[in-house]
Amino acid sequence: MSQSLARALRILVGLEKGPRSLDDLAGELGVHKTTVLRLLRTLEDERFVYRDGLHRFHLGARLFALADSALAQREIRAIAAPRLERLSRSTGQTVHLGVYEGGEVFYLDKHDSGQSIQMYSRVGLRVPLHCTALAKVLLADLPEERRREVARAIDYTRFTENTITDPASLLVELARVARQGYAVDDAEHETFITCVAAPVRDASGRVAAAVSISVPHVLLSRAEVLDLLPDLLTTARTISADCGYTEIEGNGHG
Amino acid sequence: MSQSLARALRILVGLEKGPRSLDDLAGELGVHKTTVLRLLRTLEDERFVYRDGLHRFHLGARLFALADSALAQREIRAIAAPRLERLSRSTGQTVHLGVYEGGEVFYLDKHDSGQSIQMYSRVGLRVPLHCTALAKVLLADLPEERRREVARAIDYTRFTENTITDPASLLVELARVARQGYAVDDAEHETFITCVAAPVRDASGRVAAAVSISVPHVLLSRAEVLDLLPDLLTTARTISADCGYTEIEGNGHG
DNA sequence: TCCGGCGTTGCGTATTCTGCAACGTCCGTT
DNA sequence: AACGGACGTTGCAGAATACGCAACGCCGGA
Repeated sequence: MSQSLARALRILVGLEKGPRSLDDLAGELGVHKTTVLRLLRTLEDERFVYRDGLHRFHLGARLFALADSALAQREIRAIAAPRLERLSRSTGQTVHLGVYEGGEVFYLDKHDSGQSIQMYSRVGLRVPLHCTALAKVLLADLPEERRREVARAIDYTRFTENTITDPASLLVELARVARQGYAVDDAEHETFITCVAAPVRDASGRVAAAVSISVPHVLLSRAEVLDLLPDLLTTARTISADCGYTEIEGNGHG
Repeated sequence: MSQSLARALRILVGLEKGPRSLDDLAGELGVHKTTVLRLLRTLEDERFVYRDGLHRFHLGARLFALADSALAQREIRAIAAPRLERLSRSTGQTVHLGVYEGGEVFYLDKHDSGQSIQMYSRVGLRVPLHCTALAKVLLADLPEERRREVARAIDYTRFTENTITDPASLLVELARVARQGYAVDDAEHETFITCVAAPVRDASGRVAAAVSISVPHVLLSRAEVLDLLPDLLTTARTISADCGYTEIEGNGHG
């Protein structure tokens, strides 16, 4: 809606991949150098970007401060962090914290396994809604109407043989997830990874976040990953309790 | 230079302190609601902000991704991280990594002490140039001319009795820091905190970053903090070596 | 010394942004 | 149940603002 702002934001997003020259950026955006320069200078004034020794633009220091504030404002991250760390250590696997927001699910935190194999994932990264355990758990708690809306709007890209590729199947799966209280991603996104996820509920009883464990097949079989479920569920329940959730009252959302 | 962009950036900076309503933001910026709304919508499209349940605007998920990239692009942070963690553990104190950039010094990393006392500092936060050990180390390595420029431009706010409040004194202090290879902040910023800092050099021999230890008086006396210097200097030298710095060639910058 | 690449500047045009005023909606109140 | 207020939202017309052009200047390589 605001052209110049939209362009500036695209500049920032572009710089995510690495530093750029003025001409590079102008080329990528398809706008005149002059325009890009003016935007960059404004961004520079507020330290959203900086230019190095000579004429390469980088993401600037203000982003650190903003992201830090943003994370600090997500209380649930702080509440969950020690529990997630512990879960990651005890299982030796990668643990994610995810939240749903405005039709999207993204990682709010990540705790690496000690393993040499690293997950390709980053805090802030969006995750597909139709083929991840994290998203299933989060979508499963939406009010029915919204759940349908979201399911209808998804881009059902097929990533693997197991990927769910239509709204009807997804809704069935979500119902099951809601019923059983956890979700599985059985190589639905990456052929070589299994995930399990469980909901974190807040005082209102709604699902406020989800915790997942992601395991490459080379480390554990599907069955072995399912063996991690008790640990996962315990962790998720503990965090829920920390958030003020009480099991007794917390039902009736099915 | 670009009005709408500048306003949008100020919105983001404003949201740093916490979520706001549309009217709040319009009031703070002194602009019409309509204008703010249009900017917010553009920001929302790119997920730089999001609105919660009803009508409060928060910093959005994209910032996480950007900050994460920005940090990842600062190689020195990754290189230094394990050493800093170790230093923090072995001393039991708070350790910071700082860099100089475009006339400013800010924290690139922070490793908390296990202590119950927490430092008020955050990654991305700017630090005063005239009364911190970190800044002294970084400024001390600037080319003489630029050092003078920077010293002239500083706002010499007096924070404590010990604060240096004029360019001449600062330049003398910087010369000493350059000579001795470390800097001390003897309650110059906060009356109850002592800091020591040491330079990290890269392959070019220039100071690329600085490492500091900050200690509240209730934990250690000034003399005891100085006892931490060997540890600090060793850590800084190790990181320098990791950055490709070799002591033999690395001189002639005094 | 010349050439090419790249960042930078001044300027006229018109596109884009702005603020006003009015509307709709959601809440809490009477 | 009707009213009032707070707040977000929309359409619009004027004008400030952002845009792209063209030319300049700087630096590095040939």
